[in-house]
Amino acid sequence: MKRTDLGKLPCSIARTSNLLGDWWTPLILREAFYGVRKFDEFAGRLKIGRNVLTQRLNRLTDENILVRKRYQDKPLRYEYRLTDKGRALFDVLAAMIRWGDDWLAEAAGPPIELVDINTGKVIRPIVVDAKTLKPIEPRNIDVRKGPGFPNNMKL
Amino acid sequence: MKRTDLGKLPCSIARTSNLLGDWWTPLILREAFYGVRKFDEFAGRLKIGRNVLTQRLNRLTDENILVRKRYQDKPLRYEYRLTDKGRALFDVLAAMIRWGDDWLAEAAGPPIELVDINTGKVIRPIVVDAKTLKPIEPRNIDVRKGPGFPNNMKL
DNA sequence: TAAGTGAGTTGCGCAAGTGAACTCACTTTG
DNA sequence: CAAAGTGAGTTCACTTGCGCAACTCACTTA
Repeated sequence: MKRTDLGKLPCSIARTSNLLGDWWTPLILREAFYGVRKFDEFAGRLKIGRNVLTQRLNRLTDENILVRKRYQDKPLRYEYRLTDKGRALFDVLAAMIRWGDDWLAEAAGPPIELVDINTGKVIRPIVVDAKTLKPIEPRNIDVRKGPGFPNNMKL
Repeated sequence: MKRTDLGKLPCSIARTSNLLGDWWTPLILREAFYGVRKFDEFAGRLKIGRNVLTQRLNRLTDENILVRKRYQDKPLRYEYRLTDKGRALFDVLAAMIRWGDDWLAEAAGPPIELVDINTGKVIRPIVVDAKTLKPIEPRNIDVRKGPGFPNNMKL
């Protein structure tokens, strides 16, 4: 069915949702962060339709989230690697992990833990203000038009 | 069309994506954070199909993200308010805002700014480790099974 | 009685997702 | 050299979601 193009709205939530706002894309990105690179690896681990996977990988490549790289010549074979833009999406996945751990995990605890390779310690993501390093209380927040807001539009 | 139920996977990204992973839900939540409560307010601001809006609001209510509250008796009228569980989703939206600002905003800058009501200062979200308060570098991260991971499943 | 209001519901046409089978271009095996 | 195997898609039938507009319901207002 048709889908409204959210990418054009002057809102970063809409623009990001235009990209991530579907069932599979966050999970494809999760697999990419896990180190998965090849088409059949994605397909096998995700139990996703191959046509859907193809469509999503193409979309992520077009948006420069993943880059399609040849890793073998005979026969020609490609793999999908995260770009810097793609790697930065880890923060969104981390926020999803944190919220899911807090609100959807069963009594046993989180299903998965993030671990720092160097220190061996469990990492718990938290969203804070970059300046004060304090959690952001939505009740204390207002929104206003930023420099990139079109002059002829309403909030 | 049919959709794979991601809510059952032992992964917080999948569980959270099961809820947020569609076109409209993040935007509905955005409006809720903006203070929108009534059905027609959501509908008017979002240009969303009324059937889709109904379905999403019901889903969010079922999941205790929003609570449907009577605010008038004659005639009977309801509004949708964020719960604590719903308010906590602000962190995911904040991470989306930050990523969108960094990677999708045009040269003019972010379309929207978050502002602290009390100090009047612009807030820039960032995702850090709760203990070290340092940004999380995905290259330094590994994943392992957490306490809530089922014994009979693979990562 | 007619019009207005908020909150949905219905119906239609189109398009996306699921699951399985298929195709392509190659390599490997006997 | 034919058959089988492999990675990476493509195709297809079926099911169901979405955009859009019109409609319904329960009430109030003039």
